[in-house]
Amino acid sequence: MSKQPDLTAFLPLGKQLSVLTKLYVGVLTKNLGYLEIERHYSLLILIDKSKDKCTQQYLSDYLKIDKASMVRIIDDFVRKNFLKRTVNPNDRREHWMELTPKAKKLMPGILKTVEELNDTSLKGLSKKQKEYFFETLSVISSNLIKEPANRVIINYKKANKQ
Amino acid sequence: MSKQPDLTAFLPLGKQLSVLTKLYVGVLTKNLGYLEIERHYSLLILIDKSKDKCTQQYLSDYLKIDKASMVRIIDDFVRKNFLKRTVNPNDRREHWMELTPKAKKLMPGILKTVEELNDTSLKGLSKKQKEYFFETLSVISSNLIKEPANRVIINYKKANKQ
DNA sequence: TAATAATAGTTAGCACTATCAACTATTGAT
DNA sequence: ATCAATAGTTGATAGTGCTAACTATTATTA
Repeated sequence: MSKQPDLTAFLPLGKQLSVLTKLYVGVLTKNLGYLEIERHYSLLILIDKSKDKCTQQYLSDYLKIDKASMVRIIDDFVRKNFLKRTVNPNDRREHWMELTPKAKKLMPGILKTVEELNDTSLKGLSKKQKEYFFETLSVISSNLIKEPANRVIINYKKANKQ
Repeated sequence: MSKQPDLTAFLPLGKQLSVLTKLYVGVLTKNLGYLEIERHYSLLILIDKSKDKCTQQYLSDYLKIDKASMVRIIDDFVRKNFLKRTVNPNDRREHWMELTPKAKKLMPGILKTVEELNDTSLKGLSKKQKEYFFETLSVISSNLIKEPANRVIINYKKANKQ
């Protein structure tokens, strides 16, 4: 098959983004392969970096994960001793999430790996270009949020073999 | 929950990209909701825009979809009368994909919708910023390809309800 | 030429996921 | 006091992409 002309202009932007995501996730899970968990690192990071206590609802909204899935993810993290649930005494419907000492000890490594991989991803770009890039992501997001849409199921998972 | 500081710097870039992808796919499937197919539009576009005949292997490589999945996707498209398989007479292992007249008739609409949504996504950005953006995507891709990685399963699906 | 390897495509089976819908518990509103 | 809203939980399920083993065909090489 001979070389193709650039089809970027014709293909859905979402396709490009999904291929990139796949690439990134592949590298990240490799770099954090020593952990017992192989996904949802952003959940830990969000909890770690939040000023206030995080409820499950808040985490669901922020990370765009539906609340039923969130329950199961957190169950898993609690079972593996990364998270602890506490009932908010002022509103007993809410559960606060907290990192366990075990997770806290691992966070610097996780944050470092993520930061480094973000840097690696953007290597070779000028400061201006990096700024533009994040700005652009945010613009795309606000552009798309205005449009009518279907809900979408999305699922990234480390493959078992190879 | 009070407003959070910007966590962009700490979260994995892949998380941002996946949220954006989800948004985009949601809008695209909505806009193309009149079709019998609700995914893999890029497959049709790639076949349509290719100079040469596309084999399944080529399509798998280009779109980063494994060949077993590709068989099923194409089976579905053939059943719905969007694609036709032909055996390459010079190498009977290869199957060529071709759009059916029905699909050909639909392509202008699909291409237009994709182009418009790409434009909508980037609305408000300067020409320079758009250029930078695609350049950046490509840089990220080549940066990440060099890194050791796990294989990743990815899965986008239009949700049934709402 | 015969044997072996490599390539394209196919199929069965399966593990796994995120979702949906229905549910409990708690709090807010009227 | 009643009804509605919110946070979280659970069981069941549809549907996905993968793995591994397979056929058919072509290329290699001895």
